[in-house]
Amino acid sequence: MTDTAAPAALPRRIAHLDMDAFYASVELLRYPQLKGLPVVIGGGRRRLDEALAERYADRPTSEIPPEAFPRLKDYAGRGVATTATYPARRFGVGSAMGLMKAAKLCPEAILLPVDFDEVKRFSRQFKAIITDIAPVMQDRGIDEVYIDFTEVPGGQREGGRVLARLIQKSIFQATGLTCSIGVAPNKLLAKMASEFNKPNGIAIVGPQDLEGSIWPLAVRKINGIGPKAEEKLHGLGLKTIGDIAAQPREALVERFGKSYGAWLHEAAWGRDDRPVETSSEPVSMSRETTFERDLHAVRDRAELGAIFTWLCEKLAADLARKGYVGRTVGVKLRFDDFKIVTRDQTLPQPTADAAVLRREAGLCLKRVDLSRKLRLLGVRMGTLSRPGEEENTPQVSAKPRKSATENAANGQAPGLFDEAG
DNA sequence: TCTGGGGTCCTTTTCCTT
DNA sequence: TCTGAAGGAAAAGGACCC
Repeated sequence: MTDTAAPAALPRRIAHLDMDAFYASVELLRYPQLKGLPVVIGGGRRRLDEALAERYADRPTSEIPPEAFPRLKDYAGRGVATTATYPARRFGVGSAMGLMKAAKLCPEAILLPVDFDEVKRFSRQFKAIITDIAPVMQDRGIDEVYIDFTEVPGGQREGGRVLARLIQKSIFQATGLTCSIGVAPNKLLAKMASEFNKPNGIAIVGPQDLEGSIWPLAVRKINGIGPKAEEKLHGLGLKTIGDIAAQPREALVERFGKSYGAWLHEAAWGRDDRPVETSSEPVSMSRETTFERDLHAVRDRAELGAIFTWLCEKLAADLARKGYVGRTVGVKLRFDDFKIVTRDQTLPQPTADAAVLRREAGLCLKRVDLSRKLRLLGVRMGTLSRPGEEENTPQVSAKPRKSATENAANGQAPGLFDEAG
């Protein structure tokens, strides 16, 4: 994709907006009395402890005394922290940290469950405010968007700062939430820029800032360099983005492959011409769950069967609610050693039916060696289309490559995982 | 101290057909 | 009938992101 032929030679102004500590901030709107205290968000989706809600049903949530809230030290389970407030971060608690570990670091921290519906409500609200002002917006998850400022009235003033300020102010007035915005010639740089002045900050980055502001940053700051690539880069002595930029493209291609190597080179030089995509169709939908304890396919058969059916029903309901059918059914398993295995199978006809899903996913499952205990089970549907509108992949003779029964060479009893009966 | 859930995209492997 | 190459699609795995 290249630039749409813009009539004028307006410089491209792309913004990246990131809500500040989104999940925690949403919770603090409801429980302002917790401001300044260490709070960790995570550990399941249920609403706040029923006991607590019941005990204080007679007063507004903002008047529940902080002492009454559940503490991290009392939590037993396998969750991770979605996010932590700054007071909690001072104890070393961070997002994606196991709650058991977090409890060791800060046992007295308040633990709040994620109220996902509430967070989604705020997500829709702030995005609606943005598109009212600047219609070319790309969803980047629950708390992030890209916005194309280029053609928006005022979008060029002060390099985009004026418009960024307007958006920040509008969101804050409507929701009480703050965000950080980076404006740059492309998405790659805008994303990095939005981190420069967190929280509630604005940063404008231009081509002239590459050497001074971007190259000194750690390689990991590039969106697309994760832990694996970072490790490999470090192994080559490349610590900063500037270190990568100093490498000849061919050297990177040789080490990282044609595609990723070339991309690394472009990214380090701040080059990125991806457009801001205002719409997208989902590719797959899935449901998965981690068990409270590891389960064995034979010894915990009934329990697993019930969970499996539940996942299929949830997924079928998700598909129906969003108006999709799919042709590729898949399962995902995580064993107690954390190894992940997936199996999938493409059907001749798309479906969103829970029973069909359950049956086909069951066949996928039979192709897996289930001697180890399981930690997680998931069900997925891919190759999505709208019912009635066939997806446009060529309809080759949709013959299964190998029937599941042929493949069920693990000596599994048929009906393994089936619910009792 | 063990490590969630929901996605996307890419690469490699496997299978099938010609 | 067997063998091998080539190419495409599906399956599997993995990295990455929020």
